[in-house]
Amino acid sequence: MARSPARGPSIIDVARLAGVSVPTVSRVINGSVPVSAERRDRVVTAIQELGYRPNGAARALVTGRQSVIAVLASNTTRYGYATTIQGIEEAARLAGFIVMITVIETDEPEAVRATVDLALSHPVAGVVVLRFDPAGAAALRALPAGLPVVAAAGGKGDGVPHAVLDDMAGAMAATEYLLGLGHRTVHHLAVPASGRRVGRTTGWRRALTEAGAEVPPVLDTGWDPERAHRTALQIADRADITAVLCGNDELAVAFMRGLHEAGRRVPDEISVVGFDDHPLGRYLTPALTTVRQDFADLGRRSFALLGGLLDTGEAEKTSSTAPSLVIRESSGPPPQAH
Amino acid sequence: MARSPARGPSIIDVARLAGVSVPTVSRVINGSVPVSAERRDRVVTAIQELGYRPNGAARALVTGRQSVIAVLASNTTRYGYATTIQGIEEAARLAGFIVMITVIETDEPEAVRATVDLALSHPVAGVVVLRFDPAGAAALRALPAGLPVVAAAGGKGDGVPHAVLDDMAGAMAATEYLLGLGHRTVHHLAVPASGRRVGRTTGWRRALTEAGAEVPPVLDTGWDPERAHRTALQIADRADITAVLCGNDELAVAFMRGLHEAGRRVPDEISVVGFDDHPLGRYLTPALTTVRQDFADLGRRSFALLGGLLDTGEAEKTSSTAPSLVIRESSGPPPQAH
DNA sequence: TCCGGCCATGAAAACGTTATCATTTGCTGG
DNA sequence: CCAGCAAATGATAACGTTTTCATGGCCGGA
Repeated sequence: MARSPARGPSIIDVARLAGVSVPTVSRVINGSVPVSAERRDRVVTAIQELGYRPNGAARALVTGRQSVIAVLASNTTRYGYATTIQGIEEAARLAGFIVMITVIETDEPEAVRATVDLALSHPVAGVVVLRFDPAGAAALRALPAGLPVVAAAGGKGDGVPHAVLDDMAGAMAATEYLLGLGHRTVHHLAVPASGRRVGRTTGWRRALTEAGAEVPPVLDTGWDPERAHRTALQIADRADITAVLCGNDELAVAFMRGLHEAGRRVPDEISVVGFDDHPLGRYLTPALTTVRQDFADLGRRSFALLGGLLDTGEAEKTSSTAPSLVIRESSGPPPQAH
Repeated sequence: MARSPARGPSIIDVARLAGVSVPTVSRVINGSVPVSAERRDRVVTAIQELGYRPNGAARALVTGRQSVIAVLASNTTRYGYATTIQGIEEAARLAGFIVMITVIETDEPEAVRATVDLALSHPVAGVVVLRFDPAGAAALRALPAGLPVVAAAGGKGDGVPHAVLDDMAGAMAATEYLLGLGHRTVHHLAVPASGRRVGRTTGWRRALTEAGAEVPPVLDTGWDPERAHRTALQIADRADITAVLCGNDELAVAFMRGLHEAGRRVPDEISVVGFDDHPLGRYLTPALTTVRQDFADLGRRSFALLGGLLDTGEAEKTSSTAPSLVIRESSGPPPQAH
């Protein structure tokens, strides 16, 4: 983990070439204090001639200011994750910060700690952790106290400021919508729990309970679309399953494919609703009914929370936007609706 | 872009608390030189008690070693991009490096330069540029000389080591496959050019030429699936179009949807082939025939190139893996095949 | 018993920058 | 014409590490 010490030109070289003192070069670079036009020109010329670039380490050392923030996530390719990260990066860049990404591959405490240590071996102003899953929760626990930390999609139990996505409300809306269509109950294909509860699963359960509908066991839990596909094949012959709420759109797509292979038609025989509003969902056939979540906004809000923490030492505890149901073609009334 | 100067404990505090000299603390931390067990214990205790964490800036300053690499990309959410980045991150992390992500939102030179400058205002060991598109090419041009740089998916013209994906070969294979099925020619929905040529488009054209088939004009060029969708609606009534090679899978999905809305059946009336092997492609109906590309491997190879550059000062100029055609359901013989 | 050499340790220098403070210069106002 | 002040500049001191380099103690061999 090293770079050979082929150091580039330093501010001293620039000062010498321009025939000025070192602090003057610094002042030209930072524009903090006025410098006579003549000297400034000489300095600028020298900088360009030497291809000089200030050493960020030295600068950070003396100012004590950090301008990189670490993002901890268990995955960077899944739609929700990638979009949240893009939102964080965008907000951070606009504020003059740089984003460092570290993937937490597992929730095994020792491995998590090692990875977190690697990430924190670099000077960071603060940390944003994507708390969508157990690995995110583990990362949160492994972070040392005293570091500014916020969670994207966290909960009150984490003890850090968190920006949330009210996926419980989204799941309730989707479930209520399906019940309203005439389905006796709604089944659920879950996404792994990030703590003791998953908002989506909780919302689904609550909507069923409030409507007095039966709460069937969760069909399966996992991130892998292939499992959703297999699950669909397994439950295809169960006529009592007429509506399924999937933990995310990727799972919904694979689930629908399994149903298709088993000869079950969507939405005529069974309704499928996804979660997240994956950009491809609207182009599927049937187009996917889903719960839209604004992950990019979640990312931006997470960073805003961290920014507040850095500036004022405190941050509003939470901030939230409501997901919205997007009704497309994969959902409809149950087959034997009278 | 600041962090309030609430500095934490320094190595001096640790040394004082442990009753040893500063270098001894350093030696305990780095394990470079043996330290007596008794002192080591005292130091370790003091570190834990104070919650001491070495200042990376000071460390980087004195050693001159950098362990962060910058990744420049125009997007972090598109499948190919996100997966490549994940590959880079994985390889970097295993080698003890951290990756910093900066999004280059445009290919407008001035904006690119400003963003690159922001990224390089932090000490980096090297840079990996995702050169999938014009913005990537612009970033490559904006980078100062003398910095270790490699391109993922670059070309010889960039003047830097590059790991490639032989998408030209992939496009040729796909085109030849469609011609072999009996299609008189193959149409093409392109992805934006990253330089003067796009491998995919070039391969498509070459395969047609070599087979003596007519080379029709490119249907459209862009990243936006919605445009692909509209294009499909526009060309739906053209019976001469029986096979379309799309620049990526996202475009292929939207294109197929447009065909579906226009009443054209895939693959019976028209064949559609994508590019990249998006994980959802196999679950679509019809399942998408596509050209598989290993982006994660591309990312890992890119980092390996950079690692070589950092270690030895030189890197092999290129490295490549061949894409493979994955035949699924969205392609077949043309309708009026005799 | 004495001496050469090794081992653990500490003192001090160095890394490249910004911040603080003192100095010089030039100008204004009485 | 001089006191006084502001503006521009430079000298010097941090910042928190690691890396020499020097020192002192201890051990083994003669």
